[in-house]
Amino acid sequence: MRYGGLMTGRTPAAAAGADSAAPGSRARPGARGRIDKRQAILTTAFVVFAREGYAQATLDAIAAEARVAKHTIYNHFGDKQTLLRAAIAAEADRAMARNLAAVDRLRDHDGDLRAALEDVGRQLVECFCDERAWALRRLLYAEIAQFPDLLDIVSGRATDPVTEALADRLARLSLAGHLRAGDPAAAAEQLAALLTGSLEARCRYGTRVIPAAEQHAVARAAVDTFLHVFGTGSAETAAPA
Amino acid sequence: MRYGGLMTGRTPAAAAGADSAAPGSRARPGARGRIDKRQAILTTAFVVFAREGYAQATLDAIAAEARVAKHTIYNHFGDKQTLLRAAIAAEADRAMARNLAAVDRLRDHDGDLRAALEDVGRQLVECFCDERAWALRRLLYAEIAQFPDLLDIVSGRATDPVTEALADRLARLSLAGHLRAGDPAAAAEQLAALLTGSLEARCRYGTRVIPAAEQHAVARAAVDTFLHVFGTGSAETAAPA
DNA sequence: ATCCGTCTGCACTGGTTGGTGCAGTTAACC
DNA sequence: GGTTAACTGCACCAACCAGTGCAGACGGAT
Repeated sequence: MRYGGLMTGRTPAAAAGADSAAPGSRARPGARGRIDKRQAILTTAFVVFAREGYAQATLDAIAAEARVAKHTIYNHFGDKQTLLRAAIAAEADRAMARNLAAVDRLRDHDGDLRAALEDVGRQLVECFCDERAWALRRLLYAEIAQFPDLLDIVSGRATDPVTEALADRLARLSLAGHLRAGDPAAAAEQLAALLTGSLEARCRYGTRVIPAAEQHAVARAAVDTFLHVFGTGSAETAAPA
Repeated sequence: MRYGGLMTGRTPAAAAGADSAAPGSRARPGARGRIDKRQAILTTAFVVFAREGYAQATLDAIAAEARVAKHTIYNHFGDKQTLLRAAIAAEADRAMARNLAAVDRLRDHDGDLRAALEDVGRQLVECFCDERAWALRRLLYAEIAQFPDLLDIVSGRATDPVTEALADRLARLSLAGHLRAGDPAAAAEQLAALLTGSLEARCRYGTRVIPAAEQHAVARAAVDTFLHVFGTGSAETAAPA
């Protein structure tokens, strides 16, 4: 039922709308306009929805910004609500994939656990602070009351897949003796909470951009605290702050 | 510049609109209708804005639900935007006061530090999970892009006053030897992050209500981790989970 | 050459809504 | 009793917008 399945690996094409070329003058000549248009509509719709809000955003504006006739939008999605759901699903897929890829870097753990955790922490922090991620979160918070089914579209499961994947990796590390034994789900939740909680407080609803140095400091502090509690005392537990 | 200053300690009166009484039949006979109406408009406006979203919410609906003529709203606030700002400011004052009161319970700390921290943690969790608090957060996330000045209305300062107050209390505890010495601001941030981060993940954008037992578990886990890192090892550090 | 699906530009409508104007009512206050 | 200020009910306007209809253009497939 997910819409993201239709996202083939095409280039987003008319994202920023720089070229004023007529339709059909793409670099890829063999491509029919269909997928291109659909992608352009989806990305543009997400941008406009996030910028103006669902109710304020007009289909005329989306059509103009995507360099597409309003009718084309109705041909593809038929409905403003359907367009919103599809745009959010596509963006959520992007964000989810990036987060899972970050967590997956714990798989090739070659010795220095603290360094590996800090690396993953920095990656996750970067995902969290991404402008598009904030736009997605704002949009979800805004419209979740109107469209409760957005929850299923964006994650589906009851538990956050990212935290779950993190718990998987922590479980392997525990089994290998690199972390204290215990509930890996609880450990993953606390590590994630340390990261996202601090960032949420510092980002001020996404209006403030956090410099890279501060992002790294947050990740390091989170990993410090995490290893204090869940680490085995083998040479990586330094004093906090 | 805050609007909350006008909030005298009146009863919200027509919040849920149960009585169908004619105007003027209040219990307090000496009161002019002015403050009553203003309060009713503010609370109702917040409820409707949170339920429908700013753009979707109509002034006719707010007027009807507050049992007030639409003209009265314009008399008081003159503008839909001004009404939104005033309603959010009033609700933010409420929430902030509750949070600060919770943190202030650390002031009369009589011996059992873990119990005191867990008490405060439970209070803060309860504040965070409150339905109105979620409504306020959703509304802020939704409209912060349209009205960036809502940030100043809701907190004003650069750092969150609640975390700052918590840092104050933790500093006193450190000075008294009950906590490890270190940056109290960092400690407060991590404790707050452990609480809010976990809750944010579990609440699913405010659509899920967390039972009291689960709330207490979150608070206990957060305090456990916190004391592992920042506590002096005097008899209160148990193994996590 | 022909067919057919996609895309385009434009005009149109039906409904909604922020905001205003006005006449009339109530109630506190002097 | 008279003044004044808040409140009410209703009608009204102008703007905005989702969604539709239509006629025509482009381009690939056969």
